[in-house]
Amino acid sequence: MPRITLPDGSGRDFDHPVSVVDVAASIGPGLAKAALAGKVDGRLVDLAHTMDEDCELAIVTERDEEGLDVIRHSTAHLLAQAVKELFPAAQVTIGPTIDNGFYYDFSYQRPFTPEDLEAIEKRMAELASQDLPVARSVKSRDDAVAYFRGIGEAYKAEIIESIPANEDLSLYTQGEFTDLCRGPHVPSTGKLKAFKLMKVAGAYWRGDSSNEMLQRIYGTAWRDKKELKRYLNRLAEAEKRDHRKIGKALDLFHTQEEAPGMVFWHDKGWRIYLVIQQYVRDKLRDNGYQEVHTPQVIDRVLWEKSGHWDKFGDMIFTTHSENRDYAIKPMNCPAHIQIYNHGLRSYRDLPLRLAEFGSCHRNEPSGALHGLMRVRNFVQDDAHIFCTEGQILSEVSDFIDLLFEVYRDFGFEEVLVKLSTRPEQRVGADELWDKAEQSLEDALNHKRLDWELQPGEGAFYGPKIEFSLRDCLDRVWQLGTIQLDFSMPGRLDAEYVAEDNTRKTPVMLHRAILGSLERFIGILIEHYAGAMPLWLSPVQVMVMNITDRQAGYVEKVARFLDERGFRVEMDLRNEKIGFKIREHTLTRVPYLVVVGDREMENDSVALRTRGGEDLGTVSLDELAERLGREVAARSA
RNA sequence: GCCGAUGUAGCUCAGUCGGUAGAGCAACUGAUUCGUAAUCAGUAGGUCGGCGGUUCGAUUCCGCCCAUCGGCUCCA
Repeated sequence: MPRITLPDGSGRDFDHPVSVVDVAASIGPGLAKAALAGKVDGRLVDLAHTMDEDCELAIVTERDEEGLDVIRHSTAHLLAQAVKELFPAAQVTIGPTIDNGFYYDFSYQRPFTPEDLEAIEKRMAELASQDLPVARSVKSRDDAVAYFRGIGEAYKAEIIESIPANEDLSLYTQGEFTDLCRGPHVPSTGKLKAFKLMKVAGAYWRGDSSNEMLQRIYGTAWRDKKELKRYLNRLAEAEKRDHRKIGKALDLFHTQEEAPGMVFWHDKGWRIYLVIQQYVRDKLRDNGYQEVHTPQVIDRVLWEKSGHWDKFGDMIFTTHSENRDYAIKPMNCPAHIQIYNHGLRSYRDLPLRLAEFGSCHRNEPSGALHGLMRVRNFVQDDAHIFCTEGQILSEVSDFIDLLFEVYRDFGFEEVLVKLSTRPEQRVGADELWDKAEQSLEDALNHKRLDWELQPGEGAFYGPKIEFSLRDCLDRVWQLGTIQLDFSMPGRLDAEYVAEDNTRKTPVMLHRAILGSLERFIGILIEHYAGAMPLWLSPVQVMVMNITDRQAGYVEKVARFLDERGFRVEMDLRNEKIGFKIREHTLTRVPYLVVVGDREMENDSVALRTRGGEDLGTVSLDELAERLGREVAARSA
């Protein structure tokens, strides 16, 4: 007879098999009502699950993260049920939970329209209010295949067929609708109280672009209406931070039809760009890198040798002249090897670190382009380190230190680290891959970092560590990377004279901290909602007069700041001071300096921040000192 | 590249069930010289994304193309 141990360590004995909901009821009627699922010995189960042996049980309610996940999963089923009722010809496929919600993929003769979504959502609400019980049943695999074939669900049948024949499968039924699912699910549809369908999109069956395209409906689901509203507000807030919107409003850059995926940087955006570039340039020099610069257009033969032509040929822009084919360079590494090869290298020269703000072009698929985040022309803070195998650990470790230092300077503390290992399509012997992957893993562990493994996600020439940040839209952007490459130096004939006077092939580390500067600036814009920290602001100070009388003094103040290296502008327009303050507040100028007769008389300024804070009257020296301190601290 | 949506003045957007378009802000001109988030008045501004078709007539309907947006695939 089962003894059920609860999370607080207390035990309850039963003289008969009990269900999860029975146990919940034995604890209290409130808990029985709130219960969504159970967790038996760590495994999520339905409320109706019966236990006939001793076990540990936790009652899962909506307060638990798992409870929310169950709600979302069940809402996906509710969506499928509504779709099948309204569009009986639609076939169901899969409907997993995702961050903040769920989606469900359908096969249907035509795309769903926004009007369809409204109707579906309305039907979902009706089904939820009917509080239909959700019942679990079990079938053998073959019976399940036959069942789904019988009701015309070819995709479901195909999914089940890929499951081993000896396994039993669980089915969930609510009303007329039955779906294959591992579960668990909420006991009845009435538990689903706060959801909204967000958008329709195409998605390939089984994620393969050679397969049929399905109709994917995205939805969000929460514990209650209040949470849902909070989420929708967050989305609206995030939309305001969109770097494309802010880039336009603050006159930072633009894009246009004639150059898809390429950026026209305006004065103010380019100032940010240059500040960042100079910052990185100084960092690299301090850390033993040489800065180099290599051609944009290089004979395709070099790319064939490096292996890029084979793998990425269709994404490389080309041009030709006098019967020769050239590639517009899609990356810098083969060019850096040419510099490495120019002269005989000794082991004493290693590690050799070559850095370049190399402008690269890649013909990304049109559908992938996205503002500054995904472009066809970008500049990386790229560098290649040529070293011996023995130097890998220290080089990778030093790089990780540098990377974290840089991210902190830009105001990012949370960094996600991933190790990506050998992909299917690759160059180089497996022994090299073994060694390369081990080296990177050793370095990560040496730095005591939490990291995640991404099998098969490495570059074609070597494994890589990726460093990512999470932005305000909850998207994860990969920025930094360090990639170990035992192959390309050999392919492009790089070598050095070792201590024993033999010729050896160096190891190459590809590395970038910010990745694409374009994308990084896009991330910064969203992270700061356009209000860049002082050290990055294109205009740091705006000096404005109250009336024409102070025009000369404004020029004096501006010159004073300009001579001290601050980016300062003047607003001498014949406008009211409130109007000027409004405009420059909206364009996120960090410091607004107002001068009237009072300030002019005693060589001071009235200081105000873009946040609306009045810092009172300060002298010019105090102002310069304050700005200087803030720039040096790189504070946000 | 694939699926869907969108493309109107510098910007944000309205509009035309087929009869060559309108607002606010910005710009320009004039007045106003003002103390911390919008002073007032006037003027000017558009091959309605591109090309083709239907039509007496197309920004509007149809087709193709381009770009953008949301996803999918991809991302050295």
